[in-house]
Amino acid sequence: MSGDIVEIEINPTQFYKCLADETRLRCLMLIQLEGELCVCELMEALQESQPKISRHLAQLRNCGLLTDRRQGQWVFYRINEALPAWSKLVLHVTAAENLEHCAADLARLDHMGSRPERAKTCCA
Amino acid sequence: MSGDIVEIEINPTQFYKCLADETRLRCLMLIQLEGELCVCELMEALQESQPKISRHLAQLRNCGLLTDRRQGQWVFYRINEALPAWSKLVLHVTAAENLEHCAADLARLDHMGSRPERAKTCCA
DNA sequence: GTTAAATATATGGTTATCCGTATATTCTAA
DNA sequence: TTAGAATATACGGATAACCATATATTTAAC
Repeated sequence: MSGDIVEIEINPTQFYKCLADETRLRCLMLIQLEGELCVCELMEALQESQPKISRHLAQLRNCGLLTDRRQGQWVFYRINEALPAWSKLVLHVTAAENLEHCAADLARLDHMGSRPERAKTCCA
Repeated sequence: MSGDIVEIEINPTQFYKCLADETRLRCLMLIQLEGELCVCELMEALQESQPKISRHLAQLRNCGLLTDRRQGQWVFYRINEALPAWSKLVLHVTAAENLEHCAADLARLDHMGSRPERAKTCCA
């Protein structure tokens, strides 16, 4: 696999400001649970408008919580592996221990037709 | 010791809104590290005004993150033991892994003269 | 009871945050 | 090269959050 990842710096207050919004927290929890999601999947799961989802994802990327990867017309977001360990733990625990908080979002995601295909990440 | 504590409910977004302010987060981290602190100690540690500290502590208490205990003229605040396990873990990890973020506050606390005495909590 | 210390709350002003709408960008397919 | 799909950004307007100041409450000491 790849070598060790260098942790980025993140201010705790800025980190928690990112989690302190219902839309952003739902996006983060879904991405944490699913590994990777694109804008249209999050729109469907959260039933929110495209600019709203996109604006919040941009903030999470700019603050270092997410990384994005363009694949064709789609842009996939995932948790930034370079986050400090404590913040990755916070995201993991929050999602794992609050499944009921995103159950409806997950259900809509599962029932969503025509979800974009992801490129295989092997041999990367 | 006492019996099992019944966990309270807490909305993740509301919880993180409580952490998403520099003053509140510094208070929480100090209380997490020290076990219990009163308003005047937090004023000295953070170098902030009395109404500002008091207002933020009231919010943290109203949201269930802190409990208070009056002892004479002082009111001591501590982390609410009835918080769900995931949120207690978040508070613990955040404080333990960001010591440098509150080093100056801790130093002022250590050098503070005439800190109020705490009643023994044994045999409670 | 009066005073002083510690803490809490009320009020109004300022700033930050969030949103909907409109528009721009990027990519694919023809 | 044009059209359409997916995503990003710009721009006001509305709301929420934060603050300083003033005042109220509670307790202890006299």
